Amino acid sequence: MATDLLANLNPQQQRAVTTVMGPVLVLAGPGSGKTRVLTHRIAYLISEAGIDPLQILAVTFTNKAAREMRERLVLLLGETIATDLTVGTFHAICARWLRRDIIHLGRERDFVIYDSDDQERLLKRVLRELNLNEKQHPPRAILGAISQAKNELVGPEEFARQTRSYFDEIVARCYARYQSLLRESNALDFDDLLGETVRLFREHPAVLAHYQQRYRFLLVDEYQDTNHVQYLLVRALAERDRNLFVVGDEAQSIYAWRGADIRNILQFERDYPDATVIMLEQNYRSTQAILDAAQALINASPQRKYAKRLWTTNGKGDQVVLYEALNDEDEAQFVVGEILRLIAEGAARPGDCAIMYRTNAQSRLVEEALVQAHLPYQVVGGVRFYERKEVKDVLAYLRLAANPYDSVSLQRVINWPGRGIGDRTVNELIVWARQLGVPLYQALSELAGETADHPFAARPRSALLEFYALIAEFNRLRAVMALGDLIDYILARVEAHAALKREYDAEEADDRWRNVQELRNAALSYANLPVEHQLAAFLEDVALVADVDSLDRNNDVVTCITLHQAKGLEFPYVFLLGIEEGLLPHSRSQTDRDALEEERRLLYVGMTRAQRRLYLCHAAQRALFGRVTSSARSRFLADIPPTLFKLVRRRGYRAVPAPQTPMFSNRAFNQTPPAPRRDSGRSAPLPAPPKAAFFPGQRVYHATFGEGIVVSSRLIEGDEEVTVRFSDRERRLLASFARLESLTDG
DNA sequence: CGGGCTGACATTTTT
DNA sequence: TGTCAGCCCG
Repeated sequence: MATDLLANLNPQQQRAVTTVMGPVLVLAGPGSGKTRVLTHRIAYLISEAGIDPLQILAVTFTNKAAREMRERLVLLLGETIATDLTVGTFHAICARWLRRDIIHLGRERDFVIYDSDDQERLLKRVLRELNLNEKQHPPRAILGAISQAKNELVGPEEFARQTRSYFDEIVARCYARYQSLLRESNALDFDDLLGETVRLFREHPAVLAHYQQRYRFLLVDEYQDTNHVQYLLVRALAERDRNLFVVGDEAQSIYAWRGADIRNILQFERDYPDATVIMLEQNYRSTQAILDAAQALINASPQRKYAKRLWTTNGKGDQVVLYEALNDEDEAQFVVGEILRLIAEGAARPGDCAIMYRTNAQSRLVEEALVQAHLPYQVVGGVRFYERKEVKDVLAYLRLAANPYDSVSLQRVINWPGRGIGDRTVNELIVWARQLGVPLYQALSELAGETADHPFAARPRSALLEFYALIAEFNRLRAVMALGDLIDYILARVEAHAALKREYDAEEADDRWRNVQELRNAALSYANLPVEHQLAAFLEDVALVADVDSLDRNNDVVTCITLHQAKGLEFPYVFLLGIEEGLLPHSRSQTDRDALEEERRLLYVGMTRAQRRLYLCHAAQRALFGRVTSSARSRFLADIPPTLFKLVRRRGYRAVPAPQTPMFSNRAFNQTPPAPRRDSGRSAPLPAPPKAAFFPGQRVYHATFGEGIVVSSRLIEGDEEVTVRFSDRERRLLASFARLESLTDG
């Protein structure tokens, strides 16, 4: 057996597989057989080291990775043993544990899980409640800040204590209300799944001890993409036995913008001084020509701790092609023409080719060219199945059946299909529920009682009561009806099909109804569970392990995909598009050194997807938001020696010079705010002002921004938001926070 | 209350 | 260029 498991593994891989005890850090270059190492190690632990599969926990970053790992393990170990292993994403594993133990945190185990769309809806409600404008306070930015706080395990109270800006102050208020609404809704967002688990472990050592005892061998894939909470989680679990095996590659870290903390991998040796560190440098995927170019790119990065020297026995191979296109259309034409040629020569099939780009918007021209050429293709990404509006609407009814306190779902379908409950009535309901201090569903229940003390006119009231009866009915039926029957019943009861036909033209209504039917079909696989568990199991899978739209590699079609999504994949022929300033690096990343380096790694990830031949393309002109703009080739191309390229260009190509002032400079993001200028001595800061202390035209002083003139002022949530024109620009400030001083007499 | 129109606005994405 | 939110009118 041992020979089987270790056969065809190189010495480093063997060492990674057979180092059973203690912390192990594997730095795995692209194409170095990382997944192989993970699966063979698990097999080795069980069949050679005699470890009980129940004691092994393997964490992956995506469901797809988890599924693939499990499939390979079934092949290696057989179905029976593989079933005993715990393989999953951080989120799925935490959700499972919380279902069991969240009661210790004083919460219910039948919580729902809010996805980002749910989060956004909830936050918009918060903004409205706090009388904040969505335009001025973008929900996604606020959610980003909340998510960041949660990743650092900073709760609403602590956050409020640490605010340093107007924006922070706004976030603090939103965060507090957002969190209490989550709780009221018996809901957890994705970040809470991780954060609450860490909290559970911290506050209940006995619970932690239980999981430490249960899982004595931990494996974590894509360790460079873990965030701080995930780091804490892993550290807590591994604390007792220290059998922690992590695999990652700093050079492929491309999710820092989402909270991934590259320090987790860089500091592994500090956290575990006795760690075995193994580098996997032999590449089994690409030609040496491709590796040389990729290496040159990544070696030019100033931020490298574990510099790897990738090598391969695959041979030199074709030179990397650098195509300089006249414009984006020419670029798409070239790529498609090249694919056609490769196919005609018998060198490739459509499925061997992948077209990769930085932004989804770039896929359009490529798709048009592929259609014209009659080449079959698939675009990875776009709106996923369970995120489609019609699917989420039906799901909202199911979630309400499981948990009527889910206020996001309630608000979502309170007027879908239309039943005469307009925005006005919904807002009244929200305000009233808040006055009562109860969830929306309970407010409806109060309304159904004898209370005369409510703000609703007769017609909206009866519409609300009807809706309440509907949800109460679904809630009763949940426990006695099989899932499929329940869905059918709900669809019929709310006349969903008719609603879709009313709202969309025939073709689109058909499409959407088909999606609803597909959801209905998905319920079939839960039919073998006990009736009372079917709904909960279904909702859990939908929230966490839904992956219906995933890439299908069995189709022989060209794959169009973003660079981010391409991680972990490989194709014989890879075309990278738009290697230009503004696109790669993206314009949003050009002001920040770390973001810029992440863009470099993104390109590195793309390049290392190629097995046989790599094409890098950039265009001199590109349509951007409907406007033709010229673009300069990416600065990253200058880091690859020109001798490694085979240059191809269309006649008439003229290079666009790089921008005169580099868009990135060390100084650009290091500006200090203007020093306060004062002409007279100033009095002690004023305490938080009473209502409307500021008025337009008033001269004020701020400690950081100096003197300014009040443009406008309005009251929000017991505070005053003052817009002040300072010397550089207008700023919105909160009176209680900003400590504005009045310089106007009187 | 609901349907249709106009104007601002633009990464990357998993769970 | 395309989407989404807000506004106006029936």
